Amino acid sequence: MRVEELGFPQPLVDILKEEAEALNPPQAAAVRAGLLDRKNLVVASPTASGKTLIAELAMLKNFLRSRGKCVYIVPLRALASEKYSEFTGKYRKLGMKIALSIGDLDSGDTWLEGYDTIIVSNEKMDSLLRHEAGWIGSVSLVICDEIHMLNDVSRGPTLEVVLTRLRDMCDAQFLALSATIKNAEEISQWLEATLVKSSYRPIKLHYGVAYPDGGSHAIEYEEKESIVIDGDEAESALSNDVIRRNKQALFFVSTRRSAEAAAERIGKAIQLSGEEKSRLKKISEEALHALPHPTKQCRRLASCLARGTAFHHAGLVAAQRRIIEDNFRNGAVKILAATPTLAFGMNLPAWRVYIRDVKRFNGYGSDYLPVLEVQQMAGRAGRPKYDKEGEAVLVAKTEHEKDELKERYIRGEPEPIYSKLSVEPVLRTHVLSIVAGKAANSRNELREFFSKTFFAHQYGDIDEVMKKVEKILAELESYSFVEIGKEPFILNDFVPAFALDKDYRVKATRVGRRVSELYIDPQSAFRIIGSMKPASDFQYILAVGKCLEMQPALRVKSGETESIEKEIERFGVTAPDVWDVDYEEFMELFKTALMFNDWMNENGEDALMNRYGITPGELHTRMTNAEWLFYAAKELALVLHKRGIASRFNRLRLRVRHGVKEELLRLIKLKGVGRVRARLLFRNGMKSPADMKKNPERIEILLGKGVARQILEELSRA
DNA sequence: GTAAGAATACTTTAGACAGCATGTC
DNA sequence: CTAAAGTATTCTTAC
Repeated sequence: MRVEELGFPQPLVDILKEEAEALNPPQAAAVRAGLLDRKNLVVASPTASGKTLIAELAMLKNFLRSRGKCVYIVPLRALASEKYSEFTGKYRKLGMKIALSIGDLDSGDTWLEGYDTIIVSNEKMDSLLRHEAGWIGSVSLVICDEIHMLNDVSRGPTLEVVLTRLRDMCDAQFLALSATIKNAEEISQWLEATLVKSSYRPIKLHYGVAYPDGGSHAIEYEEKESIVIDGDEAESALSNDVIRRNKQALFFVSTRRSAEAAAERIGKAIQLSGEEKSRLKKISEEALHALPHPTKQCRRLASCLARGTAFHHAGLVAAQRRIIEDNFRNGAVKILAATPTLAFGMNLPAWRVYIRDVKRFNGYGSDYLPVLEVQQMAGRAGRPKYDKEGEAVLVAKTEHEKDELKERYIRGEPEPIYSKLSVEPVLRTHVLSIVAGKAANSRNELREFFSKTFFAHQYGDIDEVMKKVEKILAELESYSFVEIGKEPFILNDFVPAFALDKDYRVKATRVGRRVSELYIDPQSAFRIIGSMKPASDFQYILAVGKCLEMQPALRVKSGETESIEKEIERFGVTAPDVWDVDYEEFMELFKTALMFNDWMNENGEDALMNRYGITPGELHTRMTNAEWLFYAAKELALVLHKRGIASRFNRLRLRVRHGVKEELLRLIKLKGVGRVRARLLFRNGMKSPADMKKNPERIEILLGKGVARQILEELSRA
């Protein structure tokens, strides 16, 4: 099917033709199934098979047809940003207004009303629903990317609730995109959609298994001739094979430590030309200075980069990741050892993908990874603009393992998707949000709501869920987040067959509604409210650190026990009885609080890394989380008319955000002043903006001309 | 006596979503 | 509780 046949206006046809003249098979199948005629569709096809274009076609048609509104739901912020810049680049010139609404960007109020396409993360869409954004009812197209996320224990239920609510609220076309899964039919039935299934990939993917073969190694492919690679050590043989072909490879392993170690070993085993090495030297320098003070991790990364390898995992900060990603894309980095981050997030393809670890620790032993996950990794093979084919090679340690891997992952089918809605901690949040957002006003309406979920569709009955819902309602009532009517009443004339004999009104309290909007777990909110009495900063930090959103706490390593115990004594704190934690868990919570405390007393990344064994990347996520919870704590205090406590939470929030002592808070407010400059100013006698105004020359000496001018300008405006 | 290398013991374990943009001692 | 890789420490061996 050619692009011209779609019936789009010429300017749009021209834009589309820049990518392809004709639609590929799954794309054409989607169009034939009614993609452009407002039909609900579930498209299940492999990674990199052109699903995004299917979404774009629906989006464009929806826009052209009386300027309909579209929400595009994706599971990762990185993906959302990627789509946003891609779509604005292509379609803004058509007059389509595209918005990006994800956690750290906006408050999601009414300003989205004027936009045609709104790109959101799963959770942000949930949040928008909780805030009852007025424009939601007018959405005429809902696109849900990676709908197999329904299977995820922690984030699947959110997606399920979001889709259920959207289906209730708007008269929209639903388009769901999925990886190839076993029971895609079930999802399409739930959404009353047509299923379009395909195994098409524009770039051929060759599956293979590498295994030791005498003194050398062999790769046995499914559909082509095996090859033999010299070298008796697997890692270096496999890497050198890629280097010799002048290609790049991804090397998937299961832990951060393994990724770093593998990158280091491979770096020592590969040979590069002098030209390439001098190019890498610059990159290595850049990585070393990604942070104000190079940490151990920075040095390790830099030394890998100098040899043409790198590691990639969530313990890196954004700046380091960017350097690695950019230089892998441009070919400078040859082998990239990664944890599963790269399987889901960024699109960073390579000619060959090695998958070394197919098992993951689960608390007491290790399990095989789901087929779907291994296929996501494999799907990274093949670079669209450079390669005609890609290779995904599972690495076996023995010949026996080779057969096992083949059986399980190459010939095996991906697992079916199951609703995880009945998992309790997540259900708690959603019950509150459904009640607070008035998606249900009574017990019967709650039941009615849950009977429309994927869970209900899949299991047929929802008694199991409703039992938990009842328990949760009682819990929420005990927190005073909801009120349950004492008298039965009749809400409306229509009483569904499954209704209880007597119905009872369920309503969120003012605090309950705020908890739902703040997007924190009700138990966390209750805990925070309980902590709102005179206490030390450290005790507040400890209380926030106990919240679900902050878990897991830092681990107390074997050699640390004693020093932590000493600190506990020094601080003279104990766990409140209501926490119900054993001493070991308390030590972990305490250690975490201690780390926050150090950060808020101006210890740098490198110091924290040494003292607590935490990587800069992880530190950053933890600090962002803490800031969010302190904000929520402040807001809850305000709702409860506790102004003094609110202001203390607010100061803690600012301190955790900037990593400063209280005395710097007035300085940190200025644009261009961070923890370092604020401390420098303070040390030199400038303790407030007023002090600074009096002494402009001094600021210039301390911070340099450019920065000083900018700051002084801001001061004079104030 | 010592240094390289092997055997053994001990340690550790993936990822990433959400709020709001503010106010004084 | 059903594991495995990486790292630190101790032991062995060859000179």
